[in-house]
Amino acid sequence: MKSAVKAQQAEDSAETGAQQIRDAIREAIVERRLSPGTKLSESDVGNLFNVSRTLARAALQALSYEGLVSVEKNRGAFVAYPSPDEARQIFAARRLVEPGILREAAARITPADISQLRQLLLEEGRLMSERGQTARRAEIKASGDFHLMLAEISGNAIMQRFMEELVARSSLVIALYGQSTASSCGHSEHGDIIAAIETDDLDRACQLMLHHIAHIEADLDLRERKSLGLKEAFEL
Amino acid sequence: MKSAVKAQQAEDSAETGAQQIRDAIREAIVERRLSPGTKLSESDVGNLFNVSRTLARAALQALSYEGLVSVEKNRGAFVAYPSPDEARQIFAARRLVEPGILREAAARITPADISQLRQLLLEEGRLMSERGQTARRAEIKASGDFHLMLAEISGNAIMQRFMEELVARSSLVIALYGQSTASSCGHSEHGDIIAAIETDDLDRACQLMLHHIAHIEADLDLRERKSLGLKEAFEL
DNA sequence: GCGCAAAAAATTGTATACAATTTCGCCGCC
DNA sequence: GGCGGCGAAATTGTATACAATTTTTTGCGC
Repeated sequence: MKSAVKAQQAEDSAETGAQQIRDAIREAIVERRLSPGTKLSESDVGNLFNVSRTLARAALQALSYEGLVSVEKNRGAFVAYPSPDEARQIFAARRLVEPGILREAAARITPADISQLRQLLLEEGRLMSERGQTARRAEIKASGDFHLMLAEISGNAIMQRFMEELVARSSLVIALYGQSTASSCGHSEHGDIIAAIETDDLDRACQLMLHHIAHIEADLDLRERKSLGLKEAFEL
Repeated sequence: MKSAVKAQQAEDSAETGAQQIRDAIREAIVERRLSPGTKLSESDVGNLFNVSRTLARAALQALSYEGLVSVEKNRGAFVAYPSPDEARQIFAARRLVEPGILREAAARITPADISQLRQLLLEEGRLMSERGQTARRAEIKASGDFHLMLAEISGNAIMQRFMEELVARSSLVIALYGQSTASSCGHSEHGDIIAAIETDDLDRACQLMLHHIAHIEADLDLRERKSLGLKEAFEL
């Protein structure tokens, strides 16, 4: 597979301790092992990974640039807790960029790429039929990976990195506001998108992608929670 | 003006030393006071701002996340030196997102926003008629600001921040590969885009924006430099 | 003068120490 | 029982120290 960041991956073999800690925390967030709002103290992180606060701090700062962690001056770092408005913006951003990424990917896609996407779909389907929290988490990851793989195929490292951020932040939003217990990514919708790409019907593929994103968003309950709580309190 | 990051700006009044240093360095890069490839040692940066290496390091790390600085393990930090391929990707990313941002901005734009955009155009025009390096730099900044203001009007903080990164990185690319001495942003093109937005002809506005971005990119000389150098050497 | 090896200097990576700020726990009062 | 004040503990912000790595300088031989 062609990859715009293949060169960077060679570089990443020289990655620092802070980057490894960042990656581990990101994974824990995306896989819902760390909940939105969780306090991440530098000491705790440092102790957990057997490093000093220096590396913990660097890792948390890096995650704050990605929007996964919120660092508040003098108060510490927390797993980000996106507001409903922020959630809307994340999905608006996805609607804005994903069709374009899809078009770029479709222009460059190879049969091997298609195979890999299909393989990912199989894996997704397999995880859906499994029970347990671990399978749920892996399923969430696999479904996000579909979008990330398209971004990778597009060959634009900048868009790929942006997409990585959007997907990670989406998973936070879904963890917070999702109403269904599934991954919220319609498994069959991924298949339909691939099929449309294969038949070179890009308008249809983009339409399906937008529908897919809307579907994910529709599953979220983004009503203002505080207002709702008060309203319900007085109606009882 | 409505701004998606107005709340964050209140927060930024509590910004740390590292963030102020990051901002100062970013400005120096964007305004071409720091050239692509310049080494930025932690000690030098710390001495320059009268802080220890800790804050310098944090600032440089932040800038590396934005793509303006390249941090190489054990070797130090350098003002980024985008390759021709990277340059192409930056402009491809702009072509992908800017029409969408423009449409979102157009949907929300107020007469006050239009006034402000026009004011920016006036300023751009004024700077164009001035001589000197300082005016050149300010002109470059003002022309990038047009794009940033549209992103701000769009009301999506995530897209706004991404656009900030793209504009900053574009200015590095233009500094490196630009052939004309002007800002490369066609001043009259900004005006045409505003006019199209005002008449609600968004298809035309988007077309103009794409043309505008293409115009900027066309002014770049992205041929591989080394090959060209050797070729010329043997032809002499 | 050039190339190589070794030493010295500079710089980066990380831990630790100290200063500043926030949070927590306890106590007294209403 | 709740609130406020105060002191202690915890945590964050930043400088400094030490270890590791890279770069530069020096000395020597050809």
